Amino acid sequence: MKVEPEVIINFRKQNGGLISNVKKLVESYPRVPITVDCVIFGFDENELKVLLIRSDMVMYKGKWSLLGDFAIDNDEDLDEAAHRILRERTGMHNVYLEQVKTFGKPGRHPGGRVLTVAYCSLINIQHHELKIHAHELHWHNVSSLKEMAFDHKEILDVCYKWLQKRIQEHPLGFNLLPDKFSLRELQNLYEAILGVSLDKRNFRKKFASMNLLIDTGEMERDVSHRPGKLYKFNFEKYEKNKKKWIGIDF
Amino acid sequence: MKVEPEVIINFRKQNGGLISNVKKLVESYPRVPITVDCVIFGFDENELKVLLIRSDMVMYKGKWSLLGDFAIDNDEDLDEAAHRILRERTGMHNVYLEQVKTFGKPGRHPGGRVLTVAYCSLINIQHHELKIHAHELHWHNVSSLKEMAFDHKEILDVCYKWLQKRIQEHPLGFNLLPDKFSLRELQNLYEAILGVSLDKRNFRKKFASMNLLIDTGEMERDVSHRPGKLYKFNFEKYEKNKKKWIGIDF
DNA sequence: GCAAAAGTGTTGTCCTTACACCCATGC
DNA sequence: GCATGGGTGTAAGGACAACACTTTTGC
Repeated sequence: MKVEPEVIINFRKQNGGLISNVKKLVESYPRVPITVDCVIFGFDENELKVLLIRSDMVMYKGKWSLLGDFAIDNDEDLDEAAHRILRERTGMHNVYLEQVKTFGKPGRHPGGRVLTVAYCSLINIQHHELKIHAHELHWHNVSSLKEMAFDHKEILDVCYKWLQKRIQEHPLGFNLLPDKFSLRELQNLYEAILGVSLDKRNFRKKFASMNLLIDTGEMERDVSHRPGKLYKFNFEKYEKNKKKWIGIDF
Repeated sequence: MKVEPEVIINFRKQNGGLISNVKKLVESYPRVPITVDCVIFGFDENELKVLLIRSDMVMYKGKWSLLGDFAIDNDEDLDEAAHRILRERTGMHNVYLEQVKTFGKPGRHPGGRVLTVAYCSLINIQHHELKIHAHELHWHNVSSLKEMAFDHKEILDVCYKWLQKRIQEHPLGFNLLPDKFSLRELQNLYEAILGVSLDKRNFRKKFASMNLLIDTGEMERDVSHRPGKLYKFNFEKYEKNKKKWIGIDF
């Protein structure tokens, strides 16, 4: 059985067992450094990509690393910290972002105990030319990644599984595509993320029945075959019916 | 654009831009107190329950609070911390436990910034007579909870939604039931958690087709009506086929 | 014998799957 | 004209939803 620290027992004495000086109590707590790591997925050339840098730690020299930073500001929400990292690294605002999991194994950081909250972000590569090339920032193929710095491979694996599941429950894939896209591109995206091949007619039927695609009236250009129609995603309609959303099964 | 703290810039100078003294680097990080809160669900009298105590903070006097504690030990994994809290509060080992979400809004704790990792646990009330009654530890009806201490109501709501979703993807409900249970009890559980009423025949058909129930050959006793068969859950078979598991739809 | 819950099948509807050919464009 | 991917419909099978009566036990 755990024994309460003396400092807490003392607090209790003040108020019939109740704690009144809550600031002092919190000050007595042990503290841990917190980082937020962003797993930023993109889609290009029919491949799922993730945004990485070279680790700037000597012990992980040459290894790839997720984009992370310390949740420094005392008044910064975790979600805000994740958004800040995205802004600093990609210049993008208003991107899709979701908390996935917190990693806290004692030995996961060689410098001592560090807690890391992993966030997943889905962004459209075309919207953002990488302007900052420090630390070899680049889009890396997800499937060909082996070793990474820290436990970042584990974090990436968890986030990738999360994405596979999430994309079947909600049509998040649109966040990875350009504003206007063909049905072939959409299908390539699903096939790449889920690692399966899908029937073209059934795929089209499914998305047609969802009524979430708006025909732009435009066609693909500069393709060496019959051009396909370009669609937009009906974000408005999706947001309205979000609650009722059940899933996308393939 | 964020400017790197001077201390980190200095680290870089040592090694051609790379950081070598990683311990010193981590020591330079700002730190935050971490707690783990357990949302411990149980099922009794056809109601979903959650294990709560009275808050021991003066400012939340009379309010209910989740079971939580600080992740104190430097060498303690988050999962271990959650298990420890469960042991200390309920005496149970080997219970179902899963990390759900981390809460980090700056104003969520009146004593200053505290990060809380929420865990969900599903336990069988019958297996555990509450022996510790300090702080009015008791099973509280989930549906009738209004106000709670801190942001614990929000945490509970998130965990409840998580449970509703999770129980439709995996047959976790068995963790809430006694070893031997009737089909009626199982259906009551699903109806209580999902807040719907289900067709008896279709429900039985579904579970029959899953082949996860073992007929114990025993019957209910002391019921004032025709007794039902008692079943056990086939944990072994479930674990074996876990990967293939898709879901339970109602 | 009556109250209370156990137990049991069938049918229609809908969704999912499997599958093959013609069309429009660039070269 | 040929290579490339765009675009389309149908039929069979499986899952889900709706629905009512008989059985067993305690009292």
